[in-house]
Amino acid sequence: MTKSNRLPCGRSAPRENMSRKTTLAELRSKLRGHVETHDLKNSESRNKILEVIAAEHSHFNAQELVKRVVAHSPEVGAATVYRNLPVLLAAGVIQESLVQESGETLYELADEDHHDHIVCVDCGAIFEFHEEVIEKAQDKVMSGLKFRSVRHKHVVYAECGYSPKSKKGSRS
Amino acid sequence: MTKSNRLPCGRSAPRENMSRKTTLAELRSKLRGHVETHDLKNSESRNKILEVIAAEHSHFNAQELVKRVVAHSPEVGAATVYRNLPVLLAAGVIQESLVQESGETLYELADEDHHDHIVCVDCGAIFEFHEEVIEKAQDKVMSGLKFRSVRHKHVVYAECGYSPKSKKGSRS
DNA sequence: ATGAATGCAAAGGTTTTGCACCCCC
DNA sequence: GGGGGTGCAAAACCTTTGCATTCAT
Repeated sequence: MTKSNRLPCGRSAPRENMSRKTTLAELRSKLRGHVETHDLKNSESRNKILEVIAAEHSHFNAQELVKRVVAHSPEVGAATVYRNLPVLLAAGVIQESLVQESGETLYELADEDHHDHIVCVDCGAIFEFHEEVIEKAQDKVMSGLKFRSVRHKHVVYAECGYSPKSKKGSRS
Repeated sequence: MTKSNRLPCGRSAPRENMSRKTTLAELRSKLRGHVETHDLKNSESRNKILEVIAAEHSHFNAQELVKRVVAHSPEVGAATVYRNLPVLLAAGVIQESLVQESGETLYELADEDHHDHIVCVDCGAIFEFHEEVIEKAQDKVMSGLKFRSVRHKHVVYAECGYSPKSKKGSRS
């Protein structure tokens, strides 16, 4: 669960994370802007949550965030975290990363540059990729069908092939 | 919710559903084969569920299926439906279609030909598409990163632009 | 007969909500 | 001081499970 260059499967990241991770200062600024323009208030708990998120360099789900927030600031309740997720999304502090096949939503620090994801079926590690050819082809398909593409989620489930463990006939 | 050529937004399908929908007879056959080879039994309830699924020409989630099954055969319990979902998946009767951003899993009749999905952000209708250029580019990216692609989910959220209703600033 | 399958209801796990209180602007 | 924000606990929701019973082979 901790983040280094070495992934759970023993493999290092396929390439440097493509997206530069936003700094705490930038996140604070984003949140402040949103708060100011939406008649919200600058609350202690929300800032605590922001700090925890800023320290997060990976993809996380709501429960994990709750756990980390509580570990960081025990006085903050789970409900507060849940109530703030939509705010932080709207503020552009975080964004939905992907929805797992199990149905759980993963979030990540909001980034400017779009990327898609690879989920390792061996070890669960999540990688990022971006391929302009795909993006272009997709837009072409959409406009051909008279749709206006708003956003997309492209997730590839793949064997990283590095994991000696959990090799349970993953040929689905 | 009923299926015609006309979609909720008032627009007709962008093209015929690309994948031929399996017939009830074929589904029965698939199920029978699975049952026989797995020491399962040919149960009444499971067949009822199969009938409901066969009548389904769209994407559905577990709860909807439960509702339809109960409407069709009130004596069948929700637990039975849930317990049979994995069986029907394993039998190749249904397959996971996509996971909504809300986290709910949608299923569809299993098909041979792969396709991806477009979700209309205006009306929620789900369309299918397939673009070989994308598939090829994706495989190339994966092999370049030393992954072996197992499966993927590519969902494009797009404005169909036909819906006069629910036009709530969908410029995310 | 024997184990799969079921219905019902209870339990589980996660997210949401009601409510009284607190705190920011 | 007024409304946003919060903590706590209850409620909601969907899915899973326990158990006694029924059913298929």
